[in-house]
Amino acid sequence: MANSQFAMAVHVLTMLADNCDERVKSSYLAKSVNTNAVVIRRLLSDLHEAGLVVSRTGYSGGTCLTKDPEDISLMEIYRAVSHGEVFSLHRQKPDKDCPVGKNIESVLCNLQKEIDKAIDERLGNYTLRDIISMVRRGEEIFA
Amino acid sequence: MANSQFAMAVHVLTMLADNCDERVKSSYLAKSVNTNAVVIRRLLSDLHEAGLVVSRTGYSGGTCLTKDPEDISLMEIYRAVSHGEVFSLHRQKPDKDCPVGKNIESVLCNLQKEIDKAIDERLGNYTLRDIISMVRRGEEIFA
DNA sequence: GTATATTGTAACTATTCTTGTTACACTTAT
DNA sequence: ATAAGTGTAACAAGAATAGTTACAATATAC
Repeated sequence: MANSQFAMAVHVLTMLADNCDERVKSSYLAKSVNTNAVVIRRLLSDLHEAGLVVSRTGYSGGTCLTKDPEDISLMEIYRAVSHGEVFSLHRQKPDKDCPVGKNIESVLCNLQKEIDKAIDERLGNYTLRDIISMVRRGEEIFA
Repeated sequence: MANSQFAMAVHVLTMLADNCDERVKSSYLAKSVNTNAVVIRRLLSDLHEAGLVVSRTGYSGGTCLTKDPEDISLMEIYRAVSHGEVFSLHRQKPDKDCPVGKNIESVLCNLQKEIDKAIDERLGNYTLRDIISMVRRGEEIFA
């Protein structure tokens, strides 16, 4: 199943940025993302580990950002929620008796790192503030 | 489950490049990749659609490359086997009554395209010939 | 201090994607 | 005719993601 955590994370963080002055409830976020509140809380748990949000339990609890939207890059968000890489290495180990099989994994592993770096660089060009601008611009266009 | 088709494709194409003068059998490739021959034939089917290989059925059948390894870029290989993108969009459509939910998808979609472009560019820097060199270099080092 | 609203998290189910396997029609050389 | 291949369909197995239910812990309101 395709992993949509990054998409949900950007969505959620944009919502939080739009409500910087209050604590936002998971049920409210869940409604906008169109999923279950527990799914949102799990996501917020990862974002909290990455230091991007802070939550409070209890009556009038909820979540807010820990820093300004212009100080949160998409790379941070991506790293906070992405476990896997762009492509996976072999599921079964290749045959070590084959000259290619013996070395292909380390070559692919280096390639993986190189691509991850390219993604990081590209995502590092944007902040949450940029996303907010784009979302707002979209609103004007389609309103 | 993580998608390892790109890894297998690079592996298989490297093997074919290493045996340019003969038709290689799927069972031989399967042994090196450590999987079932049908899995390999399915993969070869995608690579054939992309114009990278050609196969022959029957007695002494098998597969070979359609062009020189230096003319096959990793980007072509990636495109031949990767259906999905780096990250997925929302599984369920966001709430259109929410200003963020209404526009976030198109913003993320553009971002997706931008990242895909970054990956293409980076993979475009390498050809199958480079992979062969790296695999051979690895052999010398670890032999 | 009791009731209420909220998070945090565990446990289980459902869904979807990838891989592995079996089976068999079709093709080509000997 | 036989043997050795590919191509592909159909199904089973395995693994990852998301959805759901349940409930303990916590914080406010009254």
